[in-house]
Amino acid sequence: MPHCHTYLKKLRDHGYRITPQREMIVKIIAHYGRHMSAEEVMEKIREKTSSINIATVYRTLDLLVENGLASRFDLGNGKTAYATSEHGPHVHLVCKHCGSVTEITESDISASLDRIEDLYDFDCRPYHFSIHGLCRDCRDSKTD
Amino acid sequence: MPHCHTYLKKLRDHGYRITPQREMIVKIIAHYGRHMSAEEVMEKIREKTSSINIATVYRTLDLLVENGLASRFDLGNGKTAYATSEHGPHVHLVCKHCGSVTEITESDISASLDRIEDLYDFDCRPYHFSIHGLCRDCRDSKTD
DNA sequence: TCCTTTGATGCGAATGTTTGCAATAAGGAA
DNA sequence: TTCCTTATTGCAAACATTCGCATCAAAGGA
Repeated sequence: MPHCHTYLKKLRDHGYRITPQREMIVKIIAHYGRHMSAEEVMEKIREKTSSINIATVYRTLDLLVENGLASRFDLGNGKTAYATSEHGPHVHLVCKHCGSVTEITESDISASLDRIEDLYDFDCRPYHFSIHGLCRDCRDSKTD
Repeated sequence: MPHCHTYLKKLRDHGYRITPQREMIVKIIAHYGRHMSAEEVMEKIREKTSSINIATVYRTLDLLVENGLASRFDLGNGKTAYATSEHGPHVHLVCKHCGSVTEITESDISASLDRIEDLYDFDCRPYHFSIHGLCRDCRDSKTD
């Protein structure tokens, strides 16, 4: 399902240059399937070549996010994950206790987002954000 | 409206010790009215005394958040803000372009949160999260 | 009051991420 | 193809935040 060339074409169409580094980064996250940290992306690339720098990885991932081609979300504890946005915008439920991540489906939140867009004139699509809380298991095992 | 003593009492009731540092931090953010960064909290305290360390500020703010007495939210660009949760949980709309922050009211999102709690058995209250997007002004002035 | 326990602090180092800047190279023009 | 412009890269430093650990002090008991 990955569409590396579609992503690269979109970048080119937006006037960005296609560099070997950008190609590698796009290929890695498009094929990986799950969300990845910038560090993980760099390690995957380092398995093949050393001509990649962590700053470039961060800059490219940010570029993809800004152009709607990937989503970024906060895993808590100062860590950030990225994934291509093949399946459209989404919301992650991040458990504060065990760190588990559950993705919710669009329809569960879209009514509220429609409302926000109407009331506040704020454009929040494509959206990708995290709600931090407690999953069932951690809530049940808590004793305070 | 600040309730420093209420906050401090709650911490004590939870078994935490009340130190001069914690008292100062609670007093500052309770009186400040708006959200603040950890660095800002420390500067305010440093105006009076030097016996405060940034790690302590972070730890105390985290403690308040974990106990539902304050909320933390991501301003984008790797910065985090804190505020006492006098007015209950809330959601911030953060403009990716100009950085403006708008707080939305509970009712605009609560139906969706109810739904999430039912469907995913995930406890997301008291909630405090940010939705990043574009405010009207920045959307209008964008030319891409 | 003084003592004891153990949670909190300060420090410095580590981590994750961003930024400034000089060097490099992508893509268009000639 | 070669050249030129300027976006992109790599590097190192800066920044925001977290962590480990030795020291300190809050709170309760004697």
